[in-house]
Amino acid sequence: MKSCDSTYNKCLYFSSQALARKVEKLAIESWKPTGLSPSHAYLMLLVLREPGIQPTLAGEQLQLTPSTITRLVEKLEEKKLLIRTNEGKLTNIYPTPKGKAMQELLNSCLKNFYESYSAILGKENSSRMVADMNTLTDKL
Amino acid sequence: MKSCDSTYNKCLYFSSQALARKVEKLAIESWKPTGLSPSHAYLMLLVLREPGIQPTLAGEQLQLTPSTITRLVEKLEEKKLLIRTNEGKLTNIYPTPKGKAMQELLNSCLKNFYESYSAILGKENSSRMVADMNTLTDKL
DNA sequence: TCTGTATACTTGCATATACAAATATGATTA
DNA sequence: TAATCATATTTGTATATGCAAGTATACAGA
Repeated sequence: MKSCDSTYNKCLYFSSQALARKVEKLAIESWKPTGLSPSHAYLMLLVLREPGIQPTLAGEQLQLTPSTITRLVEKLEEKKLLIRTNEGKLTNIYPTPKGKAMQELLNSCLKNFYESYSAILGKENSSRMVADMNTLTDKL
Repeated sequence: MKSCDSTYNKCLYFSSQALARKVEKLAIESWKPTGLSPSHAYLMLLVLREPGIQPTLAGEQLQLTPSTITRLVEKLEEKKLLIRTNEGKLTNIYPTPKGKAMQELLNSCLKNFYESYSAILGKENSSRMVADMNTLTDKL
């Protein structure tokens, strides 16, 4: 069903939830080759770009709470893609060799994801929408 | 942190997830007077407007899967706000008297929610964004 | 130095949601 | 009519996520 058939789509709640779910589905497809969910994949990309990054900082980058980061890292540690080190109250997250070896695959999935939605929406359209959504998010 | 500080906010995945989470928070606040989560509240509103609606149809309206509707209805039945009747393979969902008595409160929360975000974003701005997001969702 | 406060992270718990499988019913066709 | 297929719903299970509380560490002031 097109959302324009719904009575509730006039509402920001529905529009944003529905869009997020659709986008998530597309993202899940795009990252399937890595065996990781989108969140896990983005965290991997972040840690590869900033090895040693701390959970709180990673949470800010990814706009997730520290506790969610902990859970994501736990799973990626189980998969031997990341390791945590502790110094005092600080934790650093590093990629393992296995994690590093994944970098290219992750990048190509990111590229595919970007291309699959910008093919549907148009590159201009989609980047404008992304910018607008960020503005909205910041204001709220 | 403003999302414009993040490297990943260029990506539709983050933008849409982050926006949805922010909007959800606002919605949770708005519906607090009812003691219901936003999804439950919207389902109540739908059933009040279309008494006897079937789960699948409700799912289409609310853009949720049938199984999610089942779970939502279960909780609303526990609270004695809805009841289900079964005829053959079909299920109909009706508001109870207690549910009907809630209608005004629900509507006023809906109004408050709408006003709280359109106060922040501007009425034009927000309705344009909602329309754009719906278009995006339909295309994906 | 000790004490109180602030920070960083983790854990326990709760929630919303989906998918896939199970169940029950209905419809169609051989 | 019996068998097959389709539809509507529910249930089992898994996931992502957050909040609040707990824990461990650091820091600052008396």
